[in-house]
Amino acid sequence: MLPRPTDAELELLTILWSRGEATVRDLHEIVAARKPTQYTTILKTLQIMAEKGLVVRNQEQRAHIYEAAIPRESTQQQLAGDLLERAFQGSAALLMQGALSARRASEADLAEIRRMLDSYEGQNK
Amino acid sequence: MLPRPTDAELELLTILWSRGEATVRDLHEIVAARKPTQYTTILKTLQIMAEKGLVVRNQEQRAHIYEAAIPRESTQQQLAGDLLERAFQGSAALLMQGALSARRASEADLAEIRRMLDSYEGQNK
DNA sequence: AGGTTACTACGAATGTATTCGTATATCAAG
DNA sequence: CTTGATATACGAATACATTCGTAGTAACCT
Repeated sequence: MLPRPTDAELELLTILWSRGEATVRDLHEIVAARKPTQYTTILKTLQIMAEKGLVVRNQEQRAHIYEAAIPRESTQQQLAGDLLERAFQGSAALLMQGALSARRASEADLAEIRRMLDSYEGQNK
Repeated sequence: MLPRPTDAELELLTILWSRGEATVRDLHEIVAARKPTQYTTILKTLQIMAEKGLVVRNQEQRAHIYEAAIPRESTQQQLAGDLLERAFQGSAALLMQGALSARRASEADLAEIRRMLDSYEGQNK
């Protein structure tokens, strides 16, 4: 299994998941808009991520093109599952409680969660 | 705000939350039962945690007594909130989906989550 | 008292994440 | 062909987490 992505890695993966492919420059522009960051920092991080297998890169062009190597959902599963075990004794209910107390959820969010529970339950009956 | 506890720190905090106070020896016995770990590793980690304010220690006895400095719930809130933002675009529904796909939830768990949603919704109506 | 055991303190090694500077290569424009 | 802009590669500094060994000290036992 791949290692848990670090904070910096997750930030880049998030951009790649929403954008699809991107060059170092693309990513740097987005990240630098949020916080001061050197171009080569992004480059180096991507190179490390490529070594780890977190991204794949296409070197055909001079400006290499990067893409997430793993789908967003499986990383989310990994991170949620990991936190579930490490901090919530495996209880999804406690995790939910932590999330809801950290950030107010809208009515729409809550309805969405209920729908998800319904379909999850339906699946395994 | 306190820094996010690291993996090793969270492991010790979890024991402290469930046990209340504990000495280094107590903690070492519990941790060493799971994985080979030197006594001084636990000691050092606790000293660092005390510096950070994650635990408080009572030095009256020769064997210092440690206690979590922060309640379990607020740490859970911090961790869940942090992950929510970094990996789930703030969507509690997506986080729930990640958790449920990572680890099968029992009927009881699901019912518990529903109860929690009910009471959460009730509160803010 | 002397020896063994059980503490804490602390330096240091190791590993990894993160950041950035410099070197080098490629391309395009004049 | 030279210059400037734009790439990647890579070493290295910094920071932090984690682990452990060694030293010193207090308590206990005979």
